[in-house]
Amino acid sequence: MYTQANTAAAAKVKIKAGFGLDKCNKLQELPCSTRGSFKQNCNCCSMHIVCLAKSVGEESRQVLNGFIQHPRPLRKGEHFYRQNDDFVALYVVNSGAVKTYFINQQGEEYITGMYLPGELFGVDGMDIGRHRYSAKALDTSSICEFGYSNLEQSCQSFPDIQRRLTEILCAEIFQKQQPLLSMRQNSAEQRLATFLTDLSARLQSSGLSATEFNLPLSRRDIASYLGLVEETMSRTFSRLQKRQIVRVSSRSVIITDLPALQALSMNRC
Amino acid sequence: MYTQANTAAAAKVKIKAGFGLDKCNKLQELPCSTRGSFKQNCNCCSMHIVCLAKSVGEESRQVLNGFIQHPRPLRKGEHFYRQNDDFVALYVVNSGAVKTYFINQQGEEYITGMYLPGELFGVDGMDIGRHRYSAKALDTSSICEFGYSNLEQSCQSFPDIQRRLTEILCAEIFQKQQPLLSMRQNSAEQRLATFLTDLSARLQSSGLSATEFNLPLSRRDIASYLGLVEETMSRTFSRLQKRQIVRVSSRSVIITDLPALQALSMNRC
DNA sequence: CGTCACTTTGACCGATTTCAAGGCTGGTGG
DNA sequence: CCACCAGCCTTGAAATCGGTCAAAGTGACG
Repeated sequence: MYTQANTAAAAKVKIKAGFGLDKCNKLQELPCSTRGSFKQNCNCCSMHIVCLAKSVGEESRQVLNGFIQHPRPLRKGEHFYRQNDDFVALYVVNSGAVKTYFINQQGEEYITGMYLPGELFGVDGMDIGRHRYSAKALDTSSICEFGYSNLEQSCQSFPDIQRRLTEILCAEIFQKQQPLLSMRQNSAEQRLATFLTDLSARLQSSGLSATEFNLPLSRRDIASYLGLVEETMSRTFSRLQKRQIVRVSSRSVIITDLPALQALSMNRC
Repeated sequence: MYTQANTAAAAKVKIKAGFGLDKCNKLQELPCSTRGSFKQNCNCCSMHIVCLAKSVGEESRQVLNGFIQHPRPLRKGEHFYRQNDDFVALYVVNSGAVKTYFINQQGEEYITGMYLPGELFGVDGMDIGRHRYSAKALDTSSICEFGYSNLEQSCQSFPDIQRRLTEILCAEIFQKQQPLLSMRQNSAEQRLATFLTDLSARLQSSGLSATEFNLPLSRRDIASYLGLVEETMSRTFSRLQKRQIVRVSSRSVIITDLPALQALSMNRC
C-alpha cells in the first residue's frame, strides 16, 4: 500500500515519530468495497464523483461502463505508456499516483504532471495521435482505461459525455498548469507552498486527508516540477519545518499550519 | 495600423533606421480583399487555414459561417472581456494582437497568453462558465466571435467541428504552455530566444514575416510572460543585439541570425 | 553488513533582482 | 511650435536567491 514503506522507518524516528502515517493517503469509508478489485464499474466506484463519469446522466454512465477497461495494477516504476507510443485511450487514476514526464535530446527529464486518484491523464497526444510524454506509476497504481475510439463515438451520441470531456480538458489547462504558470516569478518558498496547498486540496477532494499525507514525488521530482534543484527543495522544506508550518520526514508530510502555508502561496486567480 | 506609430519615430533614429518597418506585421497577398471589412465569412478569409474553421468540411464551414459574429474592432487597451465576465463565446484573432492576463489579490498582473492572427482565445472559463482572465487588445484588433451555444450545437451535428475544437484545446495545453513549462530552469537568454523563435514561427504561419516584426508586448509584459523583470529583459535584448543576433528598436525587431537564435532556445521536446 | 538511492547541509559563486537614475517617445495643452 | 509630462526603455551598482560542488547522513534491501 501507499504508506507501507514508511511506517517501519517512522517508528525509529524519535521526535518525528507518531505522525499517524498509517492514516495517510487511505480512502475514507468507501460506499462499497470495490477497491482492490480489478473488475469495477462506475456505479460502484467511489471515484465517479471526480472522474470522467462525473455529472453525466445514468444512461451515459452505463455507456462508459460498457467499454471501460481495467488493466492490471502497475507497480512503482512501471509505465502506462511511453513517449511516442500511439494514443489509444484516456486514463483515470483509481489508486496510487502517476507522473508524466518527458526526456529531451540532452537527456534531461522534465516532470509535466502528477495525477492523483480520480484524476484523468493521457491527454498529451490526443491531438497528434502519439503521446508526447511518458506516464509512470509512482506507487502501485490501478487505473480505469477509456478507449478513445469508443469514447469519441459515445461523445457523439451523448452530449453530456462530450461536455464532461471538454470540461476535463479545460481543467487540465487551468487547474494544473496555471498554478505553475503564475509560479514563474515566485520564490522557492512560494512555489513549494503552492505545490503543497494544491496537493492538499486535491487529496481532500478525493476524500483523503488534507493535512497528513505522503508525497507522491521525490525531492528531485518536486524540484523538477517546480523548476528548482533538489538541494534547494530540501533546504526549503527544512525552512518551512523550522517555522513550524509543516513537519516532514522523508516522504511523509503533516501540515501543521495550513493558513500560513496558504498565505505563503497566494496565487489563486 | 500596426506599425503606424513607429515609422515616424524610426525615421529619426540614425543607425537603427531603415528597418523596413512598413513591411512589418502586414499580411502578404490576401486571396481577396476582405481585410478591414467587418463583414467577413470564412470562405473568403485568409485565416481559415489556421483558425477554428481549419480542416473542417465544406458543410461545416457553412454552419460556422452562419453564426459567426464580427464585433467592431477594438482599439489598443480596450477589453474583449474581463475577469469574471460570463463565458459566452470563443474568439479568433483576425488582425492585431490580444493578450490575456489576470490580476491577483495583491494587485499583481500575470500575463497568461498572447494571441496572434488566426489564433483562438477565450477558452479560459469554458468549463466554469466565467472567464478567469481578462482579454485586452494590444493594438487595434478585429476578431471573429463564435457563440458557444451555437458552437456546442454544431459540434453535435458535425463531428469534424468537434474534433477541430478538441484539437485546439489540446494545442492550448501543449503548444502554448509547454514551451514555458520547459523554460523554467533556463536562463533569461534562453527564455527570450525561445519566446522570439516561437513568435517568429507563429507569425510566419499566418503569412507574416518571420524575421521582421513588431513586438505585440511591452518589455514589462514579455518579462512577466517569461518570469523575469523588466530590467533583465532589457539587458537581455541589448546583449542579443550586441552579438548581432537581433536588431531591436523599441517595439520593432529584426532577427538577423535566426539559426543562432534557434540554437539558443533549443527546448523542444 | 555493505551498497545504493535519496536526502540533508555547508560553502561558494553567479545570474537575476532590486534600487536608483536618466533617456527616449508620444501626447497634451499652452 | 514648444514645453512638459507620463509611460516605456535602458543602464549601473549593490544585494540576494538559487545553483553548483562537495561531503556526509539515512533508510531500504539484498
